[in-house]
Amino acid sequence: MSAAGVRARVRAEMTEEIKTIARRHLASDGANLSLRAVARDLGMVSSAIYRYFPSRDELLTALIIDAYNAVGEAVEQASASLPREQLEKRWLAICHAVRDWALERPYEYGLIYGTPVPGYKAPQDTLAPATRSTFAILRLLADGHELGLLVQKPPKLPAAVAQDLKAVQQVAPGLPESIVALGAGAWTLLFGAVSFELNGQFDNVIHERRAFYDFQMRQAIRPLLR
Amino acid sequence: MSAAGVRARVRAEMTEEIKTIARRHLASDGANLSLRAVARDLGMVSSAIYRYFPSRDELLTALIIDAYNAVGEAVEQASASLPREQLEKRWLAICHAVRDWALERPYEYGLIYGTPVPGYKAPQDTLAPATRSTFAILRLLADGHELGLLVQKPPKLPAAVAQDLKAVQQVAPGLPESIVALGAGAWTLLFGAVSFELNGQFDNVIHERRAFYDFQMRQAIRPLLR
DNA sequence: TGTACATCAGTGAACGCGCGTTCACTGATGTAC
DNA sequence: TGTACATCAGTGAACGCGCGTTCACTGATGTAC
Repeated sequence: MSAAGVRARVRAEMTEEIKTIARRHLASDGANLSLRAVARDLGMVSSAIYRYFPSRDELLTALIIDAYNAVGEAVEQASASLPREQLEKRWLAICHAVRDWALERPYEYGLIYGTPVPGYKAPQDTLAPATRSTFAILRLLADGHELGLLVQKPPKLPAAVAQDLKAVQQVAPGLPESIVALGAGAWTLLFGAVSFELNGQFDNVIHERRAFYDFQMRQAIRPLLR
Repeated sequence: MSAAGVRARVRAEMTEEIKTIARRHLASDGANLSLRAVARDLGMVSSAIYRYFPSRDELLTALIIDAYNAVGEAVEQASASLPREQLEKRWLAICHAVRDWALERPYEYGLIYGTPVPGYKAPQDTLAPATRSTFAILRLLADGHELGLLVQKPPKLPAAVAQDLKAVQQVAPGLPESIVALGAGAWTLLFGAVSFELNGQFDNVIHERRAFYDFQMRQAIRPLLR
């Protein structure tokens, strides 16, 4: 490897290390991520971070993108780990992939699915990674539709709702709007349940959280299946 | 009114005013509420706030309690505004009460249903107000059960889930655990959908948000009704 | 009704802290000839 | 292969800022006699 190549690799490693430490700090400070604290943990002076990220917001953006990609990949793998026609199992695998990922890194989850960071405006680069997990669910539905596994008489949609959901067909061609609408409900329930659990809404009430979640997710997909 | 009474009233008004300004600040700063900024807006010196709240955390606690009570009251009123036996309408009234309230004060909603404030530990006093809206929904289900309006064959629950939900019967005596479980799903979907909307998850996709929400909430209650 | 005293809201200065970002710099590493 | 120069990671000091909280104080308002 050329000398320049080494330099580039060291630089990439350092960038990763900064992000790793920053992720660790999210846990205690929430989104009030402090550059100086990160630098301290790295044994560097705070201004050194600026060799790698032009500002605190850019570091946050990098963490957000990584988080979306990580959860997106977990979902994609879960969905692909089972035979295409086993819709319910694939759905449950996706659900648990999200939950497991979120429980391991609750603050990274909060960064992307929690209350928006005050004053932080997500730049364009976050948009594509943000859609990965959602697209994986849409693909699941598209598979189900193609294989004739979905509900035959989905509820009629109000015109306004149908109109909005038509745009989704660009992503999943041929998928009826009413299926997309039901899917959106399941999708909302998935993330709503994970957020509730992380935010402590189940404290002192639900103890068997995995079983509870599993049950809710089974119910969530039911209206979609034949 | 006695002189002391006047002093007490003035004090109460001042306390309210501090909270009002603080609420306004939540909108721009999120949970990083700054006492000094609040004092500035009040035209006071920052230390004066300490006449009314012993610390920043206590002020936050007061705001949280108020928020829980406000949304709880909105839900209770919505539920009581319709004949007892009109379950679906009452449910939808509750759903829209929460959403309307949240849209008007997104940051107060975030304070109670969003990512927990880092470093802030909710004291005991918040627990009771936090349950109000949930109890209102449980009461709705209890009404439905009593009037025989609910689904006759609810799904069987895994034992672990049933065990946890038994505790809920102390609040709603006689309500089967399986109904509570389904209700929890509807409840999760309700807040999940509101949170998604507020957090910008529907941006650029769903435009007719009220109609979309209304549709989702109709679907959410369906598995519970006869 | 008048006076002495107690209560209490609000002031202003200070403490000690942490923050993001800039900037001139040092010194090691890589590049061109 | 050796030398002059360019690149670039990291330093250390500084700027200007905001924060929560404490404390001794002033002065107005209320209470007791």
